[in-house]
Amino acid sequence: MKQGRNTTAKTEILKLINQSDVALSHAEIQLSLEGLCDRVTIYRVLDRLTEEGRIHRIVNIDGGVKYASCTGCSAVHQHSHIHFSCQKCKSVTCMEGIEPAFSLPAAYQISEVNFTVSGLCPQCA
Amino acid sequence: MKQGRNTTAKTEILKLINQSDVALSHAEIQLSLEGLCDRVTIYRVLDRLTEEGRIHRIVNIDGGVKYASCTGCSAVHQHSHIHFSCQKCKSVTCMEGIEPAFSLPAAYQISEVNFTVSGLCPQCA
DNA sequence: AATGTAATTGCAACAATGTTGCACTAAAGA
DNA sequence: TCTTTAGTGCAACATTGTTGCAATTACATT
Repeated sequence: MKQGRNTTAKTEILKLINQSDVALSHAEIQLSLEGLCDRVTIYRVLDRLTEEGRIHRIVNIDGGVKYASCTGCSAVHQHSHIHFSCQKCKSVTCMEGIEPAFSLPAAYQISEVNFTVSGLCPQCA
Repeated sequence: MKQGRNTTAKTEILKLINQSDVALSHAEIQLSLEGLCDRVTIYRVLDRLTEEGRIHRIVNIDGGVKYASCTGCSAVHQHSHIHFSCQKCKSVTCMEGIEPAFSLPAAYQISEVNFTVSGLCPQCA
């Protein structure tokens, strides 16, 4: 969990993600940055931020990838909360605190989970 | 839930998926078919089979898409069961019968869920 | 403040995955 | 058998993500 260098791209991308209340896709970030840096750099910064535990990667129900800030995982870095994906406005929201209960046969070794629920968000319902 | 025409491609692809005990990707299916039909046709057949409720689409934790047969959803077509994704052998397995318990605020309208757990499967652990 | 070095970036090129339009083919009901 | 139209192949394109390499830049150290 080491901290890399603080570059303009990294700072701006992190700011965007932290200020957003929904998860952002690479494409959305690229639009917001208005050519501040290369497409490839955004991919690399997102990877780095994820590795550093500053943001987390969400695979949406449609296969699209989004990124959201890591609120409240300063201590334990866990993202077993539910992500809600709105079919209408396409927003993806972290449902902090809502963690589904489940159990698998002991033979399975769990290291990561991804729970996505899709439907209509309060705004669109 | 109408039934489209029964073509060679459709029959073969459905057979492949039904005979497999793990979920298959487009690429894997294409390999197995050995040029029986076009790449594009496979995409279209998979879409159709999914619409007809014969197979279900799984978005893996890494964003990859796989398809698995619909065992036991003849009556109610539901796929809220957990999918286990092995990080070593890359297999994706439907954990039929294991459904996580969760609850969201009433304002959210749920229409679909995708629960993926990744780690090591019994064979790789 | 100047400097060294390793992390970071831009560019170009590539790979994988998925979509669309259109002419042609073939499944299945009449 | 004929007719209709769902399904297919091909070509072309779009999106998303990756890699190699030379140029740049953050930042620890002088």
